[in-house]
Amino acid sequence: MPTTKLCEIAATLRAKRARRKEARPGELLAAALELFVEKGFAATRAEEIAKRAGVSKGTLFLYFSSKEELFKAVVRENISGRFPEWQAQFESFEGSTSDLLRYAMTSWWSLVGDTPAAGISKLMMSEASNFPDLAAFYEREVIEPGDALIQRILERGMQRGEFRSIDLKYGSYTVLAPMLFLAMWKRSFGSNVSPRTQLVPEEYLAVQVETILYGLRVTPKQRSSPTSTQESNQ
Amino acid sequence: MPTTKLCEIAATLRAKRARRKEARPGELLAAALELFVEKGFAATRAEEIAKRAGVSKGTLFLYFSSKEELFKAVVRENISGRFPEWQAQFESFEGSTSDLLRYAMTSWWSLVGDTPAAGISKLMMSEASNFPDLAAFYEREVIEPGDALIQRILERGMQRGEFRSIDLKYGSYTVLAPMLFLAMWKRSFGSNVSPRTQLVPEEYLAVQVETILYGLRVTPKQRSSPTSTQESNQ
Amino acid sequence: MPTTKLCEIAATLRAKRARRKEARPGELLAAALELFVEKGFAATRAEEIAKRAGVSKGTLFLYFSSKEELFKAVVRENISGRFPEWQAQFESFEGSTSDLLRYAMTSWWSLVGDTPAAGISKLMMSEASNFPDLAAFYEREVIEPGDALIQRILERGMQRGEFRSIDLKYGSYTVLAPMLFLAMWKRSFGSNVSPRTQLVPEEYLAVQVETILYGLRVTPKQRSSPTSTQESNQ
Amino acid sequence: MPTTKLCEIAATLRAKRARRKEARPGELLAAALELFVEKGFAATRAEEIAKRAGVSKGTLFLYFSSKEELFKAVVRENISGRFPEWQAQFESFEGSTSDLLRYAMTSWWSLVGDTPAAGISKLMMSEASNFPDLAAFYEREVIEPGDALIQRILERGMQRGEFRSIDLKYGSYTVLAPMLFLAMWKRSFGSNVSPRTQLVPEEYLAVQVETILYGLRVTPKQRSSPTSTQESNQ
DNA sequence: CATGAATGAGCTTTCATTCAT
DNA sequence: GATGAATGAAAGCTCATTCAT
Repeated sequence: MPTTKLCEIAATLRAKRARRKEARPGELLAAALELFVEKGFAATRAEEIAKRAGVSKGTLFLYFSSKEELFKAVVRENISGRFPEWQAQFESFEGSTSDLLRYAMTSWWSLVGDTPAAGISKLMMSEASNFPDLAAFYEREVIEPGDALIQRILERGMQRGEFRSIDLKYGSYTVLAPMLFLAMWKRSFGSNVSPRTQLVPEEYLAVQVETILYGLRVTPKQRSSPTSTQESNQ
Repeated sequence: MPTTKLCEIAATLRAKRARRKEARPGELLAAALELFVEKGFAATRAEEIAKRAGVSKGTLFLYFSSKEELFKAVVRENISGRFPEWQAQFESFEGSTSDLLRYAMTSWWSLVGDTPAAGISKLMMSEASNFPDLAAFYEREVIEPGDALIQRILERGMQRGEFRSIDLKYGSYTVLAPMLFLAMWKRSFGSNVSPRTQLVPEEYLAVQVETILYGLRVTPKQRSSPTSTQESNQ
Repeated sequence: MPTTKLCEIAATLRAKRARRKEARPGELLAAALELFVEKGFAATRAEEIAKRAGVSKGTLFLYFSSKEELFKAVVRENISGRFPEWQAQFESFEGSTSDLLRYAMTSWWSLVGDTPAAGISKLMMSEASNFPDLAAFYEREVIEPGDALIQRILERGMQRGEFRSIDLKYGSYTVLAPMLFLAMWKRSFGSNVSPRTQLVPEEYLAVQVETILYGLRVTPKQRSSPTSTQESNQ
Repeated sequence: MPTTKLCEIAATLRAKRARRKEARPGELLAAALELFVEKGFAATRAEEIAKRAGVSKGTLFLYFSSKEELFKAVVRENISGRFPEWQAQFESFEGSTSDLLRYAMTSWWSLVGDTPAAGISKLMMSEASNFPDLAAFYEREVIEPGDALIQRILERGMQRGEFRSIDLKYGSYTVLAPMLFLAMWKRSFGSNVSPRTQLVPEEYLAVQVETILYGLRVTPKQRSSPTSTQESNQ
């Protein structure tokens, strides 16, 4: 029947169109992520993002009302959105907390640090002071949840008697600093620097993890400090 | 006669001007340093630099052919080596290496981290990819000497039996990462972030130092790892 | 089967669509009238007109080749002649010409001034210079008949000895100006102005009517002017 | 003496430059006035104003921080700024109030109505609803002072027993409406309309003035209304 | 016929850079 | 040398118009 046929064709076409429409935001987000990471927020022109996504300038603003909104969407897509998943993964972890932390830090590199997503962190460090709105958004959507995630792990270790008791707020940075530093380093000096100064992420992280775990470890007789002046000849 | 008067004033100004002539580039560099560090390269307007240096926009371009050249000059000018001086200081240190490291890290904030000099590091992290030649310069003049300095301290600890044996190259980042991270953090999110997320540098560093020292400490029976899976319930 | 269902729905829609087909231009014109009057030609977006008419942007351009053409159609459509009807009404008026004029002016607000029809006048005043052909059309269809209508009333008053003798052509504007001014005012400053400057149409018109009638009244010894300089000490 | 000469040359140059700098805002305001009146606020491009003033786009924004500010400056220059002068002139008028009003209305045409300044009023009528900020500014700077000016004249007439007692607020529009109507008319249909419908400003105004004065005149036995139904054939 | 995704010219505004003075 | 008025190339964003579906 012709009617049926027309309906089918129309449906197919509509599907194809719909598929394209649904794909646009993703393509734009991907292009934006690349370019923001590559050149920074301010230095990335909207038209360039559009071109890389294979659409025109106007189309970009059809899907994202402004460059700032596009940036926020990039952050949500690549970072904020993943926290629940990570948290669930960590929540259901069965092994020792040392293993959990080791897993968290080493898997972070391949899952996040080595992807453009981590470039966002570098970008924010550079541009936060020029875009207070974005900074506030990033704090709310990334910094605080990320911090909480690490604090949860440290707490677990302390509750299970695996880690010594430390300040949670600043302790979390013991874990975060080496990771974020690596992410920034690779994106700034990573490729323009002599081999001597190159960091091999896996090796770098392995050393940091072990030192951190050493530093968090519970000791037989816990002292306030390992080697203070007074007890220098322990 | 007004003309005479104008001429006299002009002469006075010319004298003053001449006196200042050689000071100009320095004043411009100082102003540029402050502003680049504060707002980033792209967001700093040339006119603002000129105004802060007390000259006109045109004068800036008289001394530096472009904003980029000014930026390069700022970096070159400000990452000079205080390293020899520091190295001497550390070389002659008499106490335990723990104390030396503790001293190095806590004094670093007030002597370097909190000064515009550390702003350069943030600047370089942000802009390195846009200025590859500067990155190389920075590597040679800052990264490598700084690295060496920390490695010297770690080596001292290991030689004196205070620190456990660790990989020197990556171990140095155990010390550097928290410091550089702090320097960047304060300059990006430091002031635009809710009190919850604020970092108090002294407290932050205290926690990092102790954890690092804990992590470096020699233990009675040194094991490859503090809490590996196999021996999780030590 | 879903396909059948879709087809049925589509068929229903098609029927509805067909029924509406000839209504489309009218709905678009009505929506356009409202919006053009409300916001002016340039500030009215084509999509908004389409949305208010319940169709898509594309459909608008199916019926009108451009926004300009739509505007012209709106004007042409809406300045149709209610003049014959009015003229008949005024022709058969039985009372004094003062009453006729009072009736004409006070009823005008509710019957014309406060309706979209008067919005067209505002529109034309604003856009006439950009649409000369429309201006000519408007002159022929509105200005001249309207003028004639008022002149007829004034003539009646003069013929019946109720009004003093005045120039008909310019005298008609004594009546028209306050009305058209009100129509424009309400549509431009009417709603965006402080209460102090607001005009209450009925009160405004009442004052204008009485002053006009006072000004048209026949006086015992008609003088060329009430208080001219030459005869100031009459 | 060469120094003197140099000084003189420098002074001349500086003067020339200064003269140019001081002339710029005036040239821009004149160009803006013309174009705003000609094409409306929204339809006038900033670059076009600059070009007509003989400068580049950038220069416009050197003197006026935005298009809106430029518009406000145009209004201040051409309307608001003149009220004090007008008021003083009217305040010191010595003759009868009829003569004052006659003078005010007839001189208004040549001094304001026939100049581009009056185009501003037409412009505001068209664009007020789209630019609420400008509308508020215009109300404050033009409508209210203008209204006050007319009310002052009416009050003078009433106080001196020349005019009958009328509502001041709405009465002022008896005077304003014919003037503003003329200003708008000339600028919309004025030049695109058949000679039949053309208004000769002087004749138009003469008729309006006399009718208004007639309507305001104190009568021997003041009645509420000149020709009410009851007394239709007086 | 109808849709709405896509386009790109056009607008205001910014700012590094130039150059007459 | 020094100035700052002037420039014009971008950049973000809008919207009338087109056209594949």
